[in-house]
Amino acid sequence: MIGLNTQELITTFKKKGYKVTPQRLAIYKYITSRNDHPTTEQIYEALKRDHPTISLGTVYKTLHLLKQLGLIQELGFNEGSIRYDSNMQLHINMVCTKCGQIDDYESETFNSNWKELISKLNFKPKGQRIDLYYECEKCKKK
Amino acid sequence: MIGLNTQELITTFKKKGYKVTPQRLAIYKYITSRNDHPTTEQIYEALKRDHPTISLGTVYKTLHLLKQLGLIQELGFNEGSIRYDSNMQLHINMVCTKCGQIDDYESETFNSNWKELISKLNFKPKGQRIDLYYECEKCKKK
DNA sequence: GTAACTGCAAACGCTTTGCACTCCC
DNA sequence: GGGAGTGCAAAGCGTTTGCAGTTAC
Repeated sequence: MIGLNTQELITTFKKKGYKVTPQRLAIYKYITSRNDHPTTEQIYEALKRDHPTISLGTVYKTLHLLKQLGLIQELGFNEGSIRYDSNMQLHINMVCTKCGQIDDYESETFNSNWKELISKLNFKPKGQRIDLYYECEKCKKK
Repeated sequence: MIGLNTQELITTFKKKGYKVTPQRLAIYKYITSRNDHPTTEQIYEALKRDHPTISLGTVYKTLHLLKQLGLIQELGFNEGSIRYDSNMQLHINMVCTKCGQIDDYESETFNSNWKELISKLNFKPKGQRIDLYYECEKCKKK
C-alpha cells in the first residue's frame, strides 16, 4: 500500500476545505489497495458492492478532485484508456503488451541510477513517467 | 526527420499487400515531419489544405494501419488525448506541464546509460516509454 | 441552516462503423 | 474488372455537465 492512510486523507480534505464523504474515502482506498492502476469503470464496479448507490459521475468527479490534490496520477495509455495510480513516487509501470495488465515495479538500484542519469541532463524535470513493455507471466503461459 | 522516406514507405505498403494512396503517404509524411507528436485532429486539419476532400475517418483508419505496421507509436496522455509518434527508437518525450506541448529529446549519453540500467533488471522489456515533465521555454516566459 | 456533494440523466466529443462510390493495381 | 480504400453520416462509448435532492459540518 502506497499513499495516505485514512486519517491523513481526511486531514488533507479538511485542510483544503473539501468535505469528507464515504464515497471519496472508498475511492481513494480502493486505488491505493491495488498496484495495477484500475480504470474508472473498474473502480466503479468494485465499489458498487459496498456502496450500491454510488454513481459513475461521482467516481469521475472524485478522481478529478484527487488528481487536483496531487494524491493520484492519471495515466493515459494506448487504446485511449485512462488509469489511475496512487503511487506518486518514482517507479516503473510494467505494461503487458498482450493483456494490457499494468503493475508497479520498484527497485532501489533502478531509482538511484535513474536519479543520477537525470542529473546529467541539461534541464531539471519536475517528474517522470516510465513504462516498460513486456509479456506478463500469465500471457507467457498461454 | 525520423522514419521511412516515401520510397521505403511505398515498399512497406506493397510488401504487406496494402494499397498506396495519396492520403496514406501524406499522413505518414506529416507525422514524420514533426517531432511534437500531433493529435488526430491536428493531422486532419493540417492535411485539409493539400487534400481538401480528406475525411477524419480516413485519418483514423490510416493511423490504425500505420500503428499495426509498426511505423508509428500511439501515445495516450492525460486529459485523454492520443498523440502519434513516428520515432520508434529509444527517446524521451518532454512534456510541458503547462501547455501540453511535447517534444522529443535525444541524447546518446542517456541512451547508453539507459540500456545499461535496463540490462540490470531481472527481465527483458520489449520496449519503453519515457516521459519527462517540465515547463517549456514559452511557458516560462509567460 | 446552508453550501457542498451525490446520483441521475441528458448532453457532449472523440472514435468507430457501415455503406455507396471511387481509385489503385 | 475487382477488391481495397475513401468519404460521409450515423452509431457508439466514455466522459462531462446540469440539476434536484441529500448530506457533511
